[in-house]
Amino acid sequence: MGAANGRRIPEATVARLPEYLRLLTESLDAGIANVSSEELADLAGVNAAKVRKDLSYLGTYGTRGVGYEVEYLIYQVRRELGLTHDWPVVIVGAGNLGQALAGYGGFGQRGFPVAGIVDIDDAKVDSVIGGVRVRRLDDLAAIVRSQQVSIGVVATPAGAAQEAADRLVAAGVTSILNFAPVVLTVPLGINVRKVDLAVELQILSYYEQRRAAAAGAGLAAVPTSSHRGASA
Amino acid sequence: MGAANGRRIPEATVARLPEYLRLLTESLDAGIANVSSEELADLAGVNAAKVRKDLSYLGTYGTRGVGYEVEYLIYQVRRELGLTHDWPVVIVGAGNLGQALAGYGGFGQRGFPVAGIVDIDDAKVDSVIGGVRVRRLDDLAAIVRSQQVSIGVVATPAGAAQEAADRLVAAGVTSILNFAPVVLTVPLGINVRKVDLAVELQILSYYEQRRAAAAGAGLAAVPTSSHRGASA
DNA sequence: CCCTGCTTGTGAACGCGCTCACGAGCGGCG
DNA sequence: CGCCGCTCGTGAGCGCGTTCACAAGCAGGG
Repeated sequence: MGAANGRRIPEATVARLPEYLRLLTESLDAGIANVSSEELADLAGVNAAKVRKDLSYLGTYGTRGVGYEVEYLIYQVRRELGLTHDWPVVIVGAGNLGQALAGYGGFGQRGFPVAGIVDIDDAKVDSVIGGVRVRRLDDLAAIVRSQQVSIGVVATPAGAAQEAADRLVAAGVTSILNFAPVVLTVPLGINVRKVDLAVELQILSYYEQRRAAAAGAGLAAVPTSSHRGASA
Repeated sequence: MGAANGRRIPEATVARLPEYLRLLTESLDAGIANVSSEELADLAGVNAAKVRKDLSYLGTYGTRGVGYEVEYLIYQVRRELGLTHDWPVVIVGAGNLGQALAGYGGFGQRGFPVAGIVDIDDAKVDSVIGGVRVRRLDDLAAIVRSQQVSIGVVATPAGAAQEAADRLVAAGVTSILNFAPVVLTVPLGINVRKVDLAVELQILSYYEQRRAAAAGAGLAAVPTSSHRGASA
């Protein structure tokens, strides 16, 4: 057998699995029953060997000479990612971003229903966003307990983010997705991921700046890495 | 002299520079004139040697025995990231996310004013979000040209993302920030960054799942990596 | 039943980024 | 003016992730 189940999977691979899962689901919907690592690699815009190595961490689910059975592979990826059941999430902060997240149906469809959204501002409480009623910040613990929430989303302004995280942790949440531009301090064992939209723009800005500088110096622009994705 | 200016900077470093910049700006606002690499590292939740190596790519701006002058370092980081001038961005898609991005003031404050937002749905056209009027998709090229936009944001549903990207490229945009769960195909030389909110949740789900599995097997939970950030 | 063609799974090599450790050099004090 | 302490800048070593290349092995046809 190859890499047995239960092994630790490299973080880089974990980050790619959701993408594979999405592509596999699309393929299944399109009536495709089998995919080769090369086909999947083309769809994802990566190397075929990387796809095979990534999938080999899950177990030996391919058939030599044929490829992978889409439906079975979907099941295995979902199982490995822990997506065999839903993970309700609670959102702290009903501002622009919090509202957009709550209203964005994609979360629920992908297995992350919004169990609740809370805000410190009483003026926002009781308004309904995407079918979910905004509740008081003090209700956070009750929501987490009653719906067994383990993932919290921080969508507050920067100044309120640390307290939001503290409250989430106190309520029993063990994973946090942080959208505030702040480095959160959390106890060991709590998993935090940060998404900073402005940072992404600043990274793009760097390469734009670089391109402009190169052009100004009369040099050929360095071709930036660009995905070679599916053309469908 | 150390690493000269104009050198290529590793991508991992580029991704951290915006975070340093944010922390430095906060420090300056707090009246701090000098920081050591260790102080900055603590704030950012990383290793001090990493901070020094990262900053050394910009040039030799520290003073041995003293540290870095905050104001001067801010200037240098901003210059390297191309943030000495604003980068207007255009948003395609005025749905939940597009509205939130347009309404979120943080973009403008950080040097990325919203030059325009367009949508294919005429019902949304002419509504005003965050001080910006929604315009027709066909106006995209005019917006890009008149305001010299080089960065586009794709905030459409998955099905419309590729066409949105094609139109952005055709209009002259050279960098794209993609929020749609799709791998975009773009010509060489166009820089694409992708942010998929559901993917972030799925990554958290993996570690939650793993924790649950370990606990179920009677094993001690593996402590997940957690930032040791500033407590302010 | 054997042979051919195709695709997986994986050892090996490579390259990048992170960490360590220390020499270089500045500022301040006596 | 010389010494001391502190912090930067960076070469060296290490570990992880990516890529390459190929043996293993399945399916299908003759």
